[in-house]
Amino acid sequence: MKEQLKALREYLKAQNLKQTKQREAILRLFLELPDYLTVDEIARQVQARDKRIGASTVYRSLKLFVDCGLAWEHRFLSGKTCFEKAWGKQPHNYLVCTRCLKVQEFSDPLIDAVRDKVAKGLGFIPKSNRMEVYGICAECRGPQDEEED
Amino acid sequence: MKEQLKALREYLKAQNLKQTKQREAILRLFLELPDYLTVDEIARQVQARDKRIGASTVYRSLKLFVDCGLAWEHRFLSGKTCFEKAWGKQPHNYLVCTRCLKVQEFSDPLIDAVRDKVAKGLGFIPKSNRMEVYGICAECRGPQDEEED
DNA sequence: TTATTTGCAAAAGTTTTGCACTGTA
DNA sequence: TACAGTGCAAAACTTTTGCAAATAA
Repeated sequence: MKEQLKALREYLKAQNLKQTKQREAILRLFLELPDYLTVDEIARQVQARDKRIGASTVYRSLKLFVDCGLAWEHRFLSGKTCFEKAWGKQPHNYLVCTRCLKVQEFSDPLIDAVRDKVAKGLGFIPKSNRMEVYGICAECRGPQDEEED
Repeated sequence: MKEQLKALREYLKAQNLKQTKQREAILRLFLELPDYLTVDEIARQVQARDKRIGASTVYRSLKLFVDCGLAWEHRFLSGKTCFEKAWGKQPHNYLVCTRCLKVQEFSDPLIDAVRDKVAKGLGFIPKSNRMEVYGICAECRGPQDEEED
């Protein structure tokens, strides 16, 4: 069994919540889908497999996945909430292409160093951090002008 | 005259848009208000000064200010869109307290270095970037446990 | 059995838009 | 005068919620 499914079951048990086939079906599909889909896109996919699962259950389940650390919630350019699989990942750093809206992740150890330095200086206790860089991705930019700025 | 007002007028002229007293009144008030207010908070303040200005004009004007570089739009924890004065500022780095929801800005030259390094490595042309650090601010944390983590 | 979950539809909340009127250039 | 902007209310959207029925423990 997938460890994410196991994690969900453990979380449900610990919180005295119930293990249901909807929650598990939504999780299983969520793990297969690309990241950064919006709730309605995810709901559409869920309902393509099982018409009887309501959209509100998808909303409720995704929020549950966030609570148990299986998903992260984002709001990039579109204004709609979208989700990312979170299992076993720490960095939340994104390059967002303002032309095609594609999101690309990156990580760099310096980021955490900056966070800790700044937080310490201001007496702030950091719990999580994210960085977003907006610009034009390599694909949209095209191969011909790779050296321009 | 404030240079921001001048910038607005230039932008309007360049775009063949019209200079109206509503736009200028909203801008003038926006510049006096604290950052990170939501549209409805800004609209309430505007209407406290002039009941005849409609909320949709406030929405439309704030969007206009974003277009001409006088404001930035954010969506932090609340799900509501809020605005920050942008004139003459470059860094967009925030410490967001998850307890009191206060936002504190910071800047650090290393951030831009990270951005440039990562972007270069991926053929991405960065236009802007932002970093958000979530955690507990010094005030919420209280003076007694300043050394704990 | 009993409390949680679900699905539906209605409600809530934010933001956008249609339209007649107003005001700027 | 011509056309962009405004104010209002309605519409559009996303997300949440109330409730009766279904289901897990």
